[in-house]
Amino acid sequence: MPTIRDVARIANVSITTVSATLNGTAPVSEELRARVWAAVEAAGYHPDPVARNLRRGVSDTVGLIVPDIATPWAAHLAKAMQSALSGRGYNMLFASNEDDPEREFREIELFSAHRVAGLIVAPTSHGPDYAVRLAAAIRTPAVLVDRVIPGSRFDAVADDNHLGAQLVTRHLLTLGHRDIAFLVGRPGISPSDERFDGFCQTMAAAGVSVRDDLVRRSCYKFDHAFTAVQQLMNIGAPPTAIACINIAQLLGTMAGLKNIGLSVPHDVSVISFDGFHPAEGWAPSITSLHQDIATISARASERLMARIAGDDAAPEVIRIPPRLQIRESCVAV
Amino acid sequence: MPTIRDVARIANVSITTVSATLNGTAPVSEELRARVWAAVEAAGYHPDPVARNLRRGVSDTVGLIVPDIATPWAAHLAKAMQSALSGRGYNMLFASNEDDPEREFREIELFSAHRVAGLIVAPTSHGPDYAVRLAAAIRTPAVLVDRVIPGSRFDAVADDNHLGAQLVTRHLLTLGHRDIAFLVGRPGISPSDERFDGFCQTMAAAGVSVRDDLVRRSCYKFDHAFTAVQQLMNIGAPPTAIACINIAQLLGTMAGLKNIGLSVPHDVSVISFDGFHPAEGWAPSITSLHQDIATISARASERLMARIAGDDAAPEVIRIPPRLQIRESCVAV
DNA sequence: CAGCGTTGACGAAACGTTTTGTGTGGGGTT
DNA sequence: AACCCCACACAAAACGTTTCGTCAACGCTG
Repeated sequence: MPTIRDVARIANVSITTVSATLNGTAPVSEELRARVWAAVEAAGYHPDPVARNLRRGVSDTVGLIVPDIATPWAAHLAKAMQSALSGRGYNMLFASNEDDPEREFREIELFSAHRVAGLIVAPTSHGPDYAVRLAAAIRTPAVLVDRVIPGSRFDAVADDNHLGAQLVTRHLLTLGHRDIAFLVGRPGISPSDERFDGFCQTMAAAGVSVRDDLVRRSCYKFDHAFTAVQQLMNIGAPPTAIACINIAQLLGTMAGLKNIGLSVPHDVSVISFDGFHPAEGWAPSITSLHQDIATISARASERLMARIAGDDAAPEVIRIPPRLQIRESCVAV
Repeated sequence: MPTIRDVARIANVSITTVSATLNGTAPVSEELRARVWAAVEAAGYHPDPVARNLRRGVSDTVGLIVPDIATPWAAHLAKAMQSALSGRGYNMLFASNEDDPEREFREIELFSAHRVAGLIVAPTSHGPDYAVRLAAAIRTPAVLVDRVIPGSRFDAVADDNHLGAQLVTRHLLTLGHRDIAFLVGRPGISPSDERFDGFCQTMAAAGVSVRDDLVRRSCYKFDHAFTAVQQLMNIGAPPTAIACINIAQLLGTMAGLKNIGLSVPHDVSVISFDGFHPAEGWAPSITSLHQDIATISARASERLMARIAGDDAAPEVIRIPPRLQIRESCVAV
């Protein structure tokens, strides 16, 4: 591998001049610039990123931390983020925190040691002092995605969950549903809270009361939903529709209903806030919100680049509107 | 951030001694070793990976290149690989080559410039001179996954597609199917070829002839399968079962059948070689092979670590047996 | 006791960049 | 004419490690 020294020797200039030419950090005369570029071509020189990173004190990589890279949501985010970042000359390291704050902090630490230029984090947000600990742990520019932490010093890009909840709830109301089961996630996780709040507000605005016996809280895994729906459908006045806020819930819900021989949408309607679910070829395809991951990635990487470039404006929460995709799983009562 | 210099000052030893203590590269007396460790604790010192990488000429990261990180297969692979590697102190960079060899070569180049310790590649394998180009492009230890390149100088870890094809074919034969449609992928892609070969052999061994009019080649995307199955079901003697070798095909197949009002498995059975598909809660759940991604990752990372450590044994092709998971989508004729 | 390998420690060089500080000449302003 | 400033180029320092070469002290062998 040729080094900058080789280029300097070929062009018969100093190392400094080569560096200045390549980075445009100092004026270089037209003649020398041409000589340098010719020498770069001749030598087939590419700057060594490792050496550059050491000297600059910051690397050309960005860290992405999500709860679980194997979920469709995270995989799509990773892909979109990757292409947004590689266009700007950045690489991407990633890690799954498995919804464990301690792991998350370790990963932030690890990435920081590697001098990442910035971080994209879908924060676990568990526990009371989480926000402060996170703010302390992150010493690089960072942007939060999906989950919003109130009062955080970081930019955040997330779904417009309030709008999403309106779309979902109105759709169900229009179809005549009044007895709607809602599977709420872990308390304190912003998408879950926001979606449930939006649901309640939209119901209230329509003059329909939310049946508290149809709300299941802290129900965010497959198994939770699997058992919850079977209980729900066995009470005196079962729901006519079930709303799921994430994909695990949705899968659990469908499996649970199937397990007691109920069919969707014939026996009960199902709607999902999470757009990633089995495709249209199956029965039934699921009416759900489509989350605009491409836009989320674009805005998040854009904010991160700005922060890396030194932008010190007040932190911003950017909301990306979801779209309701009406499929087969919801019918009129 | 404390540097090794600070530690040396605190312990009142030389930098060399600190480095030797930490890396165990040279004998250090018991007394100094203790002083050094105490100083490391006191300073809260962590070696700077960037500086280390520069000096060592190799970084502590491994690159993963897959066709598309957003597919469930790749996402699961990434996750499993990630945890296998982080346990050994390696980070992971990844990239999607979008099935474009030129992109793949660029990504290999990019990772090499970053001095990755090794590469895990699911090669695109397009074109006649691909194998030679790949061998020339990769200058670090590398392990291929999923796809095998004959005569390659790299280790490869892949499904035992021959066994998989046997399991699938025998299952269909046992159920009485004789007119089996087979959606073959791009020619030259080893999993596709191997699965189809295995199918033909198993059919031949059972004395059943493969109906050539039910074989669709170069059919590897959603749209291909979507139109192909609709044609297949409209010929004089339509198939009683359809075998799909990847997830895109499966989704296209299901959507195509639904589009012409056919139901699975009532009108036709469907079986998949790709274990990642919509979950059990939908109708119908799909009888498919389960690919043991955890084992693939474990073996691949193990081979890569060995190669990085200097193992220069002859390249090895490791086959991981899949399991047939019988669900609802295949019934007796 | 001379010779010699082994152990333990260290100063300095090296990795390949970027940046700092220094110097030189030329053009414009007092 | 003295002054200053700017454009341009360079040598050397720096980034934080690992490793090379040197050396002193020690114990062993013949």
